[in-house]
Amino acid sequence: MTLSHLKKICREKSLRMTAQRRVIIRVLSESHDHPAVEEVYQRIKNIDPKISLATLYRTLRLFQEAHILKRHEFGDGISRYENASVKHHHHLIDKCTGEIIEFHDDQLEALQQEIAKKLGYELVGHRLELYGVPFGKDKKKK
Amino acid sequence: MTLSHLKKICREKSLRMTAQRRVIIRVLSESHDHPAVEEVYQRIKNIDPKISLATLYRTLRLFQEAHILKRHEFGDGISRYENASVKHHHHLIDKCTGEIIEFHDDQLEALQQEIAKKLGYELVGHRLELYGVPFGKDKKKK
DNA sequence: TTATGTGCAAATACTTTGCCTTTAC
DNA sequence: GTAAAGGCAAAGTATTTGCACATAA
Repeated sequence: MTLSHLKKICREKSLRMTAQRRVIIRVLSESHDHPAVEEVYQRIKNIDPKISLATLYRTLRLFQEAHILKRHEFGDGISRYENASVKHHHHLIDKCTGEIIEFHDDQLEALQQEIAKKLGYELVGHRLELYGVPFGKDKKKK
Repeated sequence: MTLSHLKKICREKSLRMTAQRRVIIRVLSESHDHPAVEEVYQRIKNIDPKISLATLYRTLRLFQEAHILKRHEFGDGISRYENASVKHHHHLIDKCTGEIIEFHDDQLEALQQEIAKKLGYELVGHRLELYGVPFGKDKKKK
């Protein structure tokens, strides 16, 4: 998820390299967290306050369709975005702080494949989220 | 998820047993699929056409808070509801037909516990969805 | 030049809320 | 009788869209 990704997408789909798209890709590439639309919007406005929310939505959708951006929805119902070029992983959400921890586990991936196969399906996607509390803290949710 | 669940909740939280709540719990208990709000609404209206959508939403929320109903969001962005009293399981969504297959796997559950523990967390919840296509069919999503 | 992209405001889809009326207990 | 629950319509959210203007190629 860099400027060159954008150039590639524009070439492939004959889209235009606009100032707005450049700003948005820059903000996303510098975001190593999982920002919600509103957060991305704020970061964008710091660079160019004239970009509209509609353009942001259109661009986020564009990037999702180009598979350079992933959308998540963790429990709270709001969409969060993440650079899709990072290695495949899942998320553990800390119910105390809201912190999002990324993890990957080969055994888990293999097991999922196996389960799907057993059910007669070929896996084309999957989503896993764990919700936890740090050891020793109250185990009540929220 | 039966009438007696409702009675129990009402006793515990000093809520009232209304005709609307009885109809809603009846519909939900007879629904062994994963209906969206709109679908539940239609089923309810077949029994009592005067129940309002607002009441349905309020009641669904009530039941979720009482942990007798679970809300899911599978990829398509719409909320679907499921009786929470059935045995713990996950879902495999058939991308060709939209069909939802339920499954459970002890090894998977154990592995998730283990992963959380390794990260320093006690697991308080988790969500897993697999998206697949039947063997031999086109593997393109949607 | 001209089709594509943008900004704005309005529209949409889903869900919640305010307020007045009805009802369970 | 009284507080909780319901119905209705209005208000919220989050996101998309129509349209006139701006702009990249």
